Amino acid sequence: MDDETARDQVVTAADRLFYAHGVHAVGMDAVRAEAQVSLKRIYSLFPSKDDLVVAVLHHRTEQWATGLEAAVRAAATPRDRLLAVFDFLDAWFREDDFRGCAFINSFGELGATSPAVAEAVRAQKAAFQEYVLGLVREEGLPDVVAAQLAILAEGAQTTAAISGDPAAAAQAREAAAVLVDAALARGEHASTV
Amino acid sequence: MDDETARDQVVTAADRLFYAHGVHAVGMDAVRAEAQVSLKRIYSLFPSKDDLVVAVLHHRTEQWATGLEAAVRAAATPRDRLLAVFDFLDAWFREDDFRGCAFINSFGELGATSPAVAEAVRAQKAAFQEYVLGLVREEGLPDVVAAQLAILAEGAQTTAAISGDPAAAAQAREAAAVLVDAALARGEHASTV
DNA sequence: TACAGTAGAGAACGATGGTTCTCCGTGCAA
DNA sequence: TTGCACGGAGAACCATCGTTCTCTACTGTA
Repeated sequence: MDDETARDQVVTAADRLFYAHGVHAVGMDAVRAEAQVSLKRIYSLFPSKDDLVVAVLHHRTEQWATGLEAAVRAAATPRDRLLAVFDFLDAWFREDDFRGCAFINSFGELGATSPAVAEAVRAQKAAFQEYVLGLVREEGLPDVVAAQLAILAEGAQTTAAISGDPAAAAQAREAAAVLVDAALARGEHASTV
Repeated sequence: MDDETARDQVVTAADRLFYAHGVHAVGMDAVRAEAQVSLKRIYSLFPSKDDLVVAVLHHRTEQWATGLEAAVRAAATPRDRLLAVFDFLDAWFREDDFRGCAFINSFGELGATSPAVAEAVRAQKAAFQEYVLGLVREEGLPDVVAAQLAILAEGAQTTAAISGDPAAAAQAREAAAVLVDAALARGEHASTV
């Protein structure tokens, strides 16, 4: 097995375990067992557990971006593309192993003690906001709407995680629709005056 | 020192330490040092660290409710009372030691391993939603608005915590105002038709 | 003064976990 | 075949931490 596939197996296994049980609750030996890669090899690929956590977060960042972009691309109009973000959340919340946002969870667990983890989480959230901002601008809406939609998305994630009820996605979607339409109405009003 | 004040000192000290550094990062010995209460005493008051964590969360729940209710009471109109929730968040986010919502952080850290902690967090969030629901009904708005406002509040908390920027409160407040006004307009429209 | 009971300081204990090390088997080169 | 570099399995090491225990000091009482 070459380094690349070993690395992949370790990251995938660690992701699964960390997400399901939390980082502290999972020992490196459990990662070794799940990944079927020796501890020696793991430590040759990742200098420390902290580095592995960061690698897992980067991996999740890519996965998330890929899935989100696919969901958005499937929508027809700019307005639907904005709301597709929340449909994407809805589908995610309904998955059996949904346990909230891995980034928010990791931040709560390690943000105070690991600057590298805190930075990885910050980067992911910033990237998401940037992505939403792009969608908002396509719609010709003011930038502030992007921040509002991002806040709705974050709130839906924590609410769904803690309450265990996926309904938060639909509620956030409805709120997003109201915000978007209100901004559209204001824009049209402004342009017609 | 009687049991009650000892208990208070321990909970207050543990709250400060857990919030600042996370639960795992703080040993019971650090709690003992900060609270100036012997380990023996601590363990006679709380059977385990987990029980202490739950006690801290309950303490925070009361503190939060008290502060929020005071902020809401200071507002004049029902609409202002709804928005006062976000002004309360704004003031909180600007505090020097703000490190996000302790409940969300604790859930991320321990929710997967400690049912008692998960339940305490769930209870706090449910109580908050219930409180917002009361304010929304005072305004004569449909219940769904309460869920939307609660999601905005949660999103503002995680966004402010991760980005480190208190602006999320003002952005959420603006979104809340739009949602409330839209609901009011729909209501008036419905009653005038 | 002698004593019983309590509480505190801090050592001790047992478990766990991150990280490193040792030992062994394997495959490859000459 | 011999020697060697490599990788794996898992023990070992060291630190930390939750929890308990021991020993000592002190308080109030007869």
